[in-house]
Amino acid sequence: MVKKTLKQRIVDASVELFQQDGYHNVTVDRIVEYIGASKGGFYHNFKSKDELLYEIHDVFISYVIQQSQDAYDKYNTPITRLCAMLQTLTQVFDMYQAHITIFYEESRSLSDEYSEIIHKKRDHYRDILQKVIAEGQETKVFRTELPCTIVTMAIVGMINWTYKWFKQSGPLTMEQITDVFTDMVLRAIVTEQAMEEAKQFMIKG
Amino acid sequence: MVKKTLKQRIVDASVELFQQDGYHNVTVDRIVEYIGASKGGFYHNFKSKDELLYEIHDVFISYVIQQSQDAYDKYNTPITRLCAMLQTLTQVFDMYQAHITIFYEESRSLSDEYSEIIHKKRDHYRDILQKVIAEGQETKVFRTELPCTIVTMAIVGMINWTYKWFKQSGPLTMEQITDVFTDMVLRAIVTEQAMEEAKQFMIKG
DNA sequence: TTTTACAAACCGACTAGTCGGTATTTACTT
DNA sequence: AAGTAAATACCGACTAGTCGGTTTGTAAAA
Repeated sequence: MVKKTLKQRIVDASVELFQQDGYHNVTVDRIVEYIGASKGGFYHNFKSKDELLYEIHDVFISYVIQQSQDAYDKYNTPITRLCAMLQTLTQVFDMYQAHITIFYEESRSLSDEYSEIIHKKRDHYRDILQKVIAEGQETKVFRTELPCTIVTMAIVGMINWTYKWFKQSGPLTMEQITDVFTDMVLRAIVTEQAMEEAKQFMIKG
Repeated sequence: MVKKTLKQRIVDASVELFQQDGYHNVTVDRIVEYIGASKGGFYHNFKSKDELLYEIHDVFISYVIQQSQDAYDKYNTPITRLCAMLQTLTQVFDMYQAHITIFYEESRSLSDEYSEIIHKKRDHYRDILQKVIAEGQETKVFRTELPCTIVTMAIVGMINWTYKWFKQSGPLTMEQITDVFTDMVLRAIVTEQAMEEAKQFMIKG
């Protein structure tokens, strides 16, 4: 049993509260009251409320980037890499739904200094996926009629949007949803000649 | 040249300012100063800042619902209806990007009374699309292996997410993006036997 | 004369951040 | 091991500023 630091307790509580009520509706007073701490303790650990918001953003996006990169490195064909990334991303979105809600709804609340860092990391995440699509197009595994930037954003949108509607208590698990997404994406972008390889990742019908 | 009412000028200015800086970072003082009006004028036209936010939400979502319903009524097959709805929706998202940004990022700021109304309308919008998918599955035009709720949300996510990244000044127009989306969606969900009908809406390659 | 449409000064509740102080842990000396 | 000084972690009352909303005033329209 490791003793949780005050800092970690503040972050955990804030993630929960921010998700529920939004950054601007959660006061520092409420955060510290929620965990039975004080304002002094808060400002001992954070320069400002802004810095706390940044920390939450950074923990999440850094994790996503690392997971994406791992999925990329672990495989060596566009199709397997894409499937692994879809799998990984939806998994992360399942686990970190609260972080994601904050990430996408409160990023505007970040002050400029922090905003720039986060934006760069967000682009980095997208670039990893886009690279996979582009490489697949080069080897004629993915259809070249589709602009790879649009395909990338279509996939990102499809996945990211889950944070708005996915409920862990809902009728389908995230794994089942991932299978559907994977099927749809592969069918949409894989070329005729490569479809055979993709079949194993698709839903049997 | 119609004289714009103060109310309309307030709405227009607020849409612009809210999109840029977010609801909570835009004060009533700033809005009225932006258009050279006064707080008295503001509160003569709106009960509260909340009501203004609601008005912006409602104008937009009501328009989306009407457009979706029109697209549904205008055609009579699942494929043509789906294509028309994709077309319509992306068009709306092109024109109303500022409204959408507010719609999706500030809906939490709505007070409960307004929030409920907006939520119902949002569900209504989704139901129209889901109905098209379900009907297509019943007539074996769309693949029944895919749960229609997930397909619906995948499409909604793909389209909605455009508000985060689409730039009118970017390399592709919204029409071109729509063509790509339509192609991807049709390829993903149309059955073998119905693919022939869908071909005309897809990108030639 | 009454109502409408706005203007401008004003108010009070709320909140991020401060500051002086106290408890607790660490680091060093003997 | 004991003592102690310094650094670290934390507390909570207070403040300065902000912002939604109100009140009072006024000029034109009806």
